[in-house]
Amino acid sequence: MIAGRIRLHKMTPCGTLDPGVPLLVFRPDVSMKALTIKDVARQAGVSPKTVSRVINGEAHVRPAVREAVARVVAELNYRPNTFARSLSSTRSFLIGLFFDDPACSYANDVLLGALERARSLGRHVVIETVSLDRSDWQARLEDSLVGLKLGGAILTPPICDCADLIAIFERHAVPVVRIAPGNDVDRTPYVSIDDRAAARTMAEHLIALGHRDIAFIKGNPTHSATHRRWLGFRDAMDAAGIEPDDRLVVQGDFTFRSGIVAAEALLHGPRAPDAIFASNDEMALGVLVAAMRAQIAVPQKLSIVGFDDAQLARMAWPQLTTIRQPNSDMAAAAVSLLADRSDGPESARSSIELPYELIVRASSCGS
Amino acid sequence: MIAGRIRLHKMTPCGTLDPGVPLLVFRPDVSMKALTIKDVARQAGVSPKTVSRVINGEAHVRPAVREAVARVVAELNYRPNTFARSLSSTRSFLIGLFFDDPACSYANDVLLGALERARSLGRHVVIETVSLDRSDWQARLEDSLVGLKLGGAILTPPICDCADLIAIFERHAVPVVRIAPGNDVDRTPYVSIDDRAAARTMAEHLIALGHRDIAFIKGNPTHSATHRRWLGFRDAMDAAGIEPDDRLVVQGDFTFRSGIVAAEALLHGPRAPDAIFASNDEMALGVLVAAMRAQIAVPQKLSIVGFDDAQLARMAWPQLTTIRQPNSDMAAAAVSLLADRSDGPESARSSIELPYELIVRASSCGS
DNA sequence: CTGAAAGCGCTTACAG
DNA sequence: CTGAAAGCGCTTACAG
Repeated sequence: MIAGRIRLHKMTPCGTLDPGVPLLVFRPDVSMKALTIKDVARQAGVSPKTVSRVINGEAHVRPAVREAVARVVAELNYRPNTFARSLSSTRSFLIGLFFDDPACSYANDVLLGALERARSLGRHVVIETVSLDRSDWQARLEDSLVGLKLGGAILTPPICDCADLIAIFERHAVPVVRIAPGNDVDRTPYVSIDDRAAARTMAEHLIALGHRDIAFIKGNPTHSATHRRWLGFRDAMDAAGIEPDDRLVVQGDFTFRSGIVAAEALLHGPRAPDAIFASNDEMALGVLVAAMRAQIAVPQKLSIVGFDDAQLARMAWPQLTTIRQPNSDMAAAAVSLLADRSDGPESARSSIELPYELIVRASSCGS
Repeated sequence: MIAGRIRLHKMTPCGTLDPGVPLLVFRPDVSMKALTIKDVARQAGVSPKTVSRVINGEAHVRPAVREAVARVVAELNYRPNTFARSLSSTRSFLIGLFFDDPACSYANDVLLGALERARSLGRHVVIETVSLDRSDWQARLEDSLVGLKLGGAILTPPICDCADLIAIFERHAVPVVRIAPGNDVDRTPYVSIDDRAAARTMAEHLIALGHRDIAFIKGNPTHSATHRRWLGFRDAMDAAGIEPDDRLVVQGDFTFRSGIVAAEALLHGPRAPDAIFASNDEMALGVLVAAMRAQIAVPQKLSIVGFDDAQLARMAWPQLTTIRQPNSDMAAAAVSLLADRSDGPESARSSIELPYELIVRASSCGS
């Protein structure tokens, strides 16, 4: 008897099994048995190897044959067995999505974009966590790389800027695409937005509203975007001829709590701002809460703006003015870059920069 | 030359490749080559089959042999090749996590819990979306089941209550565990909390604070939890002898927007509530925003409570009183149930009910 | 309790 | 441009 195949036994009414007859085990339908490359080959009148070539988009197949095979594949709705492919080749069809913190809402957006694109390209996504603050992170990473034979890896901030981490992927010959990297930009393809220009755009929005006492809350310093956003803010302030004032710049870490703490420092500080630009939405929400506690009318007495256009931004009151960063699209683009690299030989596109957008909502107004 | 192995060519300095020498292709280190079951077998002095038995926890291996093999496995840090296992057996080590909407924050919590537990049990999680409102959902589902050979599936609300969907898994002989199902509870193992008791607890909290004009915002009717929470609310009200008042009950759909709409209907309605119990946190946040717009002091003039203890609940001001539902733990438990089923023969535990918790924060107070 | 043989469904490395 | 053979690393189905 062959494993996983169908066994047909004489069915007997419930409870009256003949002693010698094996129990009827419920198995999937015959119709459910997956087709193999051989079925397609037979049907198309070619060898399995030729079917393989067509499936993998390899060259050296006559157009007529290619078409014929493709037609049979479509008719039969044949789907190659991923496990067999992965076993026999050096690479799997898995794409690793590497996070420092997979629990943040940013990670969720990235994941969804990656999943959808991966599905449409016949890839699968596996989520991996890398905790650079653990002493054994390298060993753990190598373990999972050996087992997974990843066809590609997507590195997200902040771990995308760890040179030692990238080196591990290079050693394992796993193609890498980074999202929003801050250094070694020539080392791997990447997907990004122009954080600096975006932050400048936001600051210009505040300046255009008439604000001059604009405070800035920096993000987590381990994220390179933190620095770029700060530079963009400075660009706009410098261009407007507004003097830098250290009393209006506070260090945050991208968390809600740090937004509250930073805002309280600013609101009770030596110089009261008329606008606060937080480096991300979560901190901006913290600022909003701090302002409410302090009974400061937003936006009438204080404009508050963020960065990201997280879901949160619309669930605040007033809703947050922010920069829309297309996280899902960026992740999808990263998957496409990886797929291109393995699909066509050298069809590799290089890096991609996606557009950002200033979203003006109710949390900012003229002063 | 063997596929995926190392090729060593004479290295030449950059840019001076001898014409006849093949390009040096960068390949993984020898040290990186994954160990196979044969390596372990040789080292332990047994057959590969015996190693396989030990790895899979099968019976019929002498304790001494089992230990010896286990020791070698540990020493060598051997990890079986998932693809090979999946190819040769009927089942893979993949667990499918099925969502109606993988983008919601609930899905994120569930995913994280499942991922972590899966990783510790040597499983992998694949996320799948089922859109019951698409006419081809069944075909799409079958396609992915055929390709994946899932070792198990976790069904989340609301699709966990679709009998046709469960039937498809049964036909494919894929073990299913449901999270918070509302019907056919004997059909599959499941993980749940006692939504009804939890909602009752919350309503009792409001009643204990002295509230009597308590409004209730129902959730999305396609989720069975919606009904259970409503029943729990009624239980508490009935027990307290508070008359039901249709004017204080509004239909929502679990979204932030529906919370705003419902709250506006209540606040401008025929009978003003002194407390609003929203069936989830996202709606409660909508209620909070509506109250701010209407200049109603929360919680002094109006207590607002939710359900879920989503991240949002702590980012509101005032922070939301809510019911903590351990979504990640529930997902982790579901993974364990599936793993148990395939590990030991018949070691299958049955369903699990996890505890909920009333979290009192600043959005509710005595009236 | 243990092992030798065959096979899972593909791809690789050749040969023509 | 196309195909026959061997192999990927496991598990299944036997046999002892």
